[in-house]
Amino acid sequence: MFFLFIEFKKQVTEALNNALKSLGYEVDDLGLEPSQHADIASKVAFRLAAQAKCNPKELADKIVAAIKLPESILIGDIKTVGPYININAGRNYVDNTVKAILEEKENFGGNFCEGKILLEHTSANPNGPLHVGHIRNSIIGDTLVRILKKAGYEVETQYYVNDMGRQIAIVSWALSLFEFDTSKKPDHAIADVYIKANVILNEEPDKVAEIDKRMQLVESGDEETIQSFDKAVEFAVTGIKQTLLRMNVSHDSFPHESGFIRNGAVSRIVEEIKATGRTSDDNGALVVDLEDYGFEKTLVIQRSDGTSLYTTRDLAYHEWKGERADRMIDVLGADHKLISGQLKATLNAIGKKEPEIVIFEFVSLPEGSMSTRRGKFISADDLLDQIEERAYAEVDKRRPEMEDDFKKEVASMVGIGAVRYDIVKVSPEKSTVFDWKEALDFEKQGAPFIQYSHARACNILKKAEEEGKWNPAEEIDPSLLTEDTEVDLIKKMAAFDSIIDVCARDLKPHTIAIYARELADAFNQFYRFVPVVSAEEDDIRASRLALVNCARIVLANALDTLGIGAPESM
RNA sequence: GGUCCCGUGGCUUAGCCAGGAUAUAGCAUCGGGCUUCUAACCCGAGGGUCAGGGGUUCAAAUCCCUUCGGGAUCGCCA
Repeated sequence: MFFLFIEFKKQVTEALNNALKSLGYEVDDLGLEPSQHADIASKVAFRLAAQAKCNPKELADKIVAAIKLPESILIGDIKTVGPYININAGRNYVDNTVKAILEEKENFGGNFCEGKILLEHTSANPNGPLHVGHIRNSIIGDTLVRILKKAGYEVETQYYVNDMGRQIAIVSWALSLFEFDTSKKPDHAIADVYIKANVILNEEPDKVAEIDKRMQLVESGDEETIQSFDKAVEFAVTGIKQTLLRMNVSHDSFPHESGFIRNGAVSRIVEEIKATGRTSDDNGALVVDLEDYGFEKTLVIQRSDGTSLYTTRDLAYHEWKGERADRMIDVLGADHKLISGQLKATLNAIGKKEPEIVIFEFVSLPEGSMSTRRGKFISADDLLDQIEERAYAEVDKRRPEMEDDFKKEVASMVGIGAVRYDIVKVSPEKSTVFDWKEALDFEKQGAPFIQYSHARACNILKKAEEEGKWNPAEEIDPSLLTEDTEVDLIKKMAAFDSIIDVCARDLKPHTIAIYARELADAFNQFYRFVPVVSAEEDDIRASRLALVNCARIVLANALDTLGIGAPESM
């Protein structure tokens, strides 16, 4: 196993630390970071200037003079520019990268972590189809899953199905009032009746008692009510799963909230919380005092009518998850900030493992926030239909001679890739406003750009193979790859491991999106300036073909990590 | 009113947690490039008081305080 950039950085750290030690200095932070001026740069001279009682520039020179490089190392040259110490990777690094990619193929750049992670994402209420806000959760979550798996973790994904909340009670009630349109996709048909029911509840508030009654019945185990809830949930979840699958998102399991009531886990955890002495009675409701965790207000864990709340069931769910994995990660919308903090505090108070929470900010519409209840939303299906239609027209325009199946397949990859990329490339803490024009515009450097680069690499290899110029099994000499664009491309590919590492550590999936674009950019530069198939000398052509193959592998890896299809032709 | 997140060229956006070298890309605009491995591409140009103000520091887009603007949230919804 090779970890190119990570290993390079390790060697730089060692060399610098040894030099500093020999000069009698000690520092805990070398200020190392990738830089536009070098493969890695150190700002350590700034940090030590005061201690060393000399100016940073002189100190940098002194440090570099004291560096002793062992042989067969990845470091090429070390130079100072003013107070900066710039370190470039050497030929070994470049050559080893090419060899490592050819050897490891789709496993390149991963498997340096271990342990089991249980990651929960999407978990939208089954009262309608996923909308363009929900899929931000799905795409961030699924990309994180792919990153963590790539990093080496065993990851189990769950969609937590709310099958007993107030919304579901309303859906089950709605199904008894209105006809269910079986000609529609089931999640959309559920939304139809749910919206109608909400109109009635708004106009006739006394009907709310019927909803309350259903909730009490379902919690007390009334078979008929349970079945009506299950039916409603089943319809919605079936449709939601189809949408997720269409976006290359899948879950390992769909645990239901009701399971934690029925197996007694909710009552057990309520007793555990009571045992901490933090609970009290507040007008008949059971509340928990979390003031010492920084929460001014108490947390309600049981209604005055004795029924449980989302929070209570969620506590039981997390207790169960905690027993099955080393780490838990929840991807949640910004509306869950407060409640997830309270959840963590409560789990901590009863000595249970806490989840790591990834929060993303809301997607709204130009006219305001989305609401399934009010029918104000743009469904993911609608977005995907429209973007695939656009993508089809685009493929048809560019490749009119191809079969319809080809056009459909490419349109699907390009359309879904564009949606996933546009969503994942923005950091989760930015709130966004959905814009049709922008969402359907893939004439920009997004997923299609990266996919196109991959298809280009495939095409070069195909052409060379057809002309009998390429033999993948042939030994090649990476040291012949000396053009600037070749070295840049190789160094960019070498960074893949550290990008996965950083993404997995920070749980920030947008970093890999940006990396993939830069990688495609580096490949396009190489493509533009360096001939491959038409290279004159056999050994150079062979090395370049191997490089194209490397680029194909790493581009496909990066796209796969983003959950985006990698077409061989488009 | 309290708390949290965001505010970077006309638009979208990276960098902010771990402060340092001319602030990153894309879209749009303008100019150039297909008889050459797919031009869903490449090259070049213009465009920025990093929301405003104060502070810390040798050094602030980055840290602290404050104002403004946008979003979220403030118990028996989820």
